[in-house]
Amino acid sequence: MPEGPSIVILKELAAPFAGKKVLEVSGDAPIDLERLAGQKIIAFKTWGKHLLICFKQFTVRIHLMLFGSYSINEQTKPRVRLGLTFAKGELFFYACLVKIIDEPLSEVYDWSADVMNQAWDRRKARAKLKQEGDRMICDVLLDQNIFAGSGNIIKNEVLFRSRIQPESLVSAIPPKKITALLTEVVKYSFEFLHWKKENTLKKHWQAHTKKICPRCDIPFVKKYTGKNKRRSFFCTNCQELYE
DNA sequence: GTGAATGTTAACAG
DNA sequence: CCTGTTAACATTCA
Repeated sequence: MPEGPSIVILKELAAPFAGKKVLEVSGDAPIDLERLAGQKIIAFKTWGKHLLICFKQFTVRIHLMLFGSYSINEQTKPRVRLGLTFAKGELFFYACLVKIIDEPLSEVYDWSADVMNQAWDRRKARAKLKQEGDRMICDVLLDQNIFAGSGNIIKNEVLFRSRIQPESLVSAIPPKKITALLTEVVKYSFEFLHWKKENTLKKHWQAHTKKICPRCDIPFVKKYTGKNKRRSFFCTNCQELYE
């Protein structure tokens, strides 16, 4: 469950533990677990697909990757990567990457690159796109330095909604289309958040995993596109190829 | 049972 | 040294 909006949901579910002290730590994460014991959680934050558990002197970064999961108050998987026990309640993470960040977060993260963050800066994103003109838009939409939080679902939905063929060269896309794309990335990310909470995310997919274009009824193309060769679903009729 | 998938990084080859 | 490919991780679902 790991695109940006899903991590925002995780942050919201974990929020009741903010301000609480970690009484016990468990799990097989390759970090010094004892550092967390007895420490109070200051806040939960997210940057893109990262969940950040903030303590006074350091931060624990959780990345769910493809298969990671979590549970609250009950252990649902046999192998715990990181488990935090509080006076009331527990927080479990499974099959994820865990890392301790000792630097201040402001040195590590550019909040303006996070599509879900209030500090998201579309002008900066546009400037970065200018630097990446020779790349395909399908690759750039997965670049966490430009669109932190965007993943393959968001990529496919945003490209369909802004009617751009995934293999389009960034430099060849007209500025107005770029504007539409930047708007749609944020818009769809928050719709993703809303629909995910409602459990209707899949129902609202217009392109991702789809076989037929809902706009013109012809078959979608399924193709592994770009340098990263992630699957793209697109309509050759509705989505223009710029090159 | 098989293979692919909402992801990323480290190791390796050339 | 730089670039591109492959493996690894580990879970769920079609």
